Amino acid sequence: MPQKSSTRARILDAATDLFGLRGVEAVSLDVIAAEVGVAKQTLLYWFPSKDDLVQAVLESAVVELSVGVEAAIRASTDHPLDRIDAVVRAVFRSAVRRPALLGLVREVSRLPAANGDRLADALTPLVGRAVRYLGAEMDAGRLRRADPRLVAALCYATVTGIATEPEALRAVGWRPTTAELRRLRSEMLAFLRAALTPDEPVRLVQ
Amino acid sequence: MPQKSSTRARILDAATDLFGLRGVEAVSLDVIAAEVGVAKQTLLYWFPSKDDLVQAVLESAVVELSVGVEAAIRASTDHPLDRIDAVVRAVFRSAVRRPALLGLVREVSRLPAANGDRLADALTPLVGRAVRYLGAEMDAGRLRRADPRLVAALCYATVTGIATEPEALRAVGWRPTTAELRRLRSEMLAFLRAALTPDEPVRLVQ
DNA sequence: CCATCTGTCTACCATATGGTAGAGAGGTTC
DNA sequence: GAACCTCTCTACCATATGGTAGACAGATGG
Repeated sequence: MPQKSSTRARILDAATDLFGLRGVEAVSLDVIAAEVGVAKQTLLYWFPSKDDLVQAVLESAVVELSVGVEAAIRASTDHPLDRIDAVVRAVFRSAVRRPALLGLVREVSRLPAANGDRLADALTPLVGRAVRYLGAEMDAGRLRRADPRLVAALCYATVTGIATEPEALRAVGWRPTTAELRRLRSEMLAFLRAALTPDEPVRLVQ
Repeated sequence: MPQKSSTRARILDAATDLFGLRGVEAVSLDVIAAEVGVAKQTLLYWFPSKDDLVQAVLESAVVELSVGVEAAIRASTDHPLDRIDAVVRAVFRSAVRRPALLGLVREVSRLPAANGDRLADALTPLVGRAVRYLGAEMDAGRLRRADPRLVAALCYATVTGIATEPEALRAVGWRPTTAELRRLRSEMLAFLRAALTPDEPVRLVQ
C-alpha cells in the first residue's frame, strides 16, 4: 500500500506545519487539502474529523521530538549538566529543522479539552520521569538544589525561548542569521549551565 | 459620555482576555459580544472591523504592560541585576493579574501581517532601548558579558516561561497553588540572577 | 417641538467551515 | 467476469463567521 501511506503522510506533514505555525483553530481543512493538492474529502477519508487529524498530528509530533531526545540522552555522558545540554540541543535541532514542532507544543494549552487531555496523558509520565531524574541528581549534589519541577520548567522555557524567540524577535525587527542563531544557542546553553551548576555563591532573592 | 466609554472599555476588556487566552483567530466576534452581553453590531459600532479590534487590544496591552514596567524601573536601584529583577517582577505581576496579556505577546508572531507590522513598529524602539542598556551595563562590568540581544531574549523567555508555564504544566498534570507559584517565581529569579551575574567561573560550552 | 446626534438593536447577506452522501476508477479475489 | 475493496473525487448541506442596512429609542439643542 504505497499510495495509501503516501497521501496520509503528506496530509499529516502539511497539517503539522500549518497547525504549528499558524495555530490549530486558524487553519481550515480546505487550506490543508489545497496545500497537499488533494480534495478535502480525501483528507476526511484518512482522518474522519478535524479532531482526529489534530490528535494524529500531536501524537506524531511527540514521537518525532521524543526520538531525538532519547537518542541524545543515550549518547550523552551521565553527568546531568551534559545530559540536559544534550537534550536541549536535540530539541533545538528539531526546532530548527521543523519550527512547527515547538509551535505545536506551545499550542497545547489552548487546545479543545479532548485533545489536550489525551496529550496530557501522553506527556505526564515523561515529565514525571524528568522531574524524578532532576531530583535525584540534586540529591547527589550534581545540580543546584531547587524544586526539580521548576528546573524542568526552566529548561522547557529555555528551549521554547531559544526555538521560538527568533520568530518573535523577527517581529521586532531583529532577523538573526543562521550563524547568529548558533551562537545564540551556545550562549543560552551557557546561561542554563551557569544557572544549574551547584556550589556557586548565588545571591538569593527572597 | 459615561455610557460610551463603558461599553467600549468592556468590549476591549473581554476581547483582551479572550484573544490572549484562546488566540485571535479562535475567537469570533459573536463570542466576544455574548461575553460582554451586547449585540455583535454594537461591537462593530465601536470597532468597525475585527482587525480594528485586534489592533486596539494590542495597543492597550502594550500600554498596560509598559506602565507597570516603567514604574518598576523608576522604583528600582540603578544596578542592572536589581533593575532586571524589578522588570521581571513587574511583568510577572501583570501576568498573574491578567494571564491574557502575555498570551497576546506570544500570539504576535502568528498575527496577520498588518497587525503584526504595526505592533512591531511600536515594540522595536522599546527593545532597542533595552538592548542598548544591557550592552552598556556589560561594558561597565556589572553584567556577564554576552550578546545583549540574547540577554533580552533570555529575560523574555524567563518571563513568558514563568507566566505561561503554569498553564502548560497544568496540561501535564501539575496544578501549582498560588504559594507554589510565588516560590517558583523566586527561584526562577534566582536562576536568572545567577545566569547574569559576572565574574563567576562559567564552564562555557563551545 | 422639531432636528440631529449617539448608541443599541433586529434583520439580513455572502462566504467559509466542518462534515455527509454517494459515484466512479482501478485493482484483487474467487 | 462478477463481486469486492481501496482510494479519490464531485455535489451538497447546516452552521458559523465577518460585515452591511437600516430602524428605533433617548438625549441634546435651537
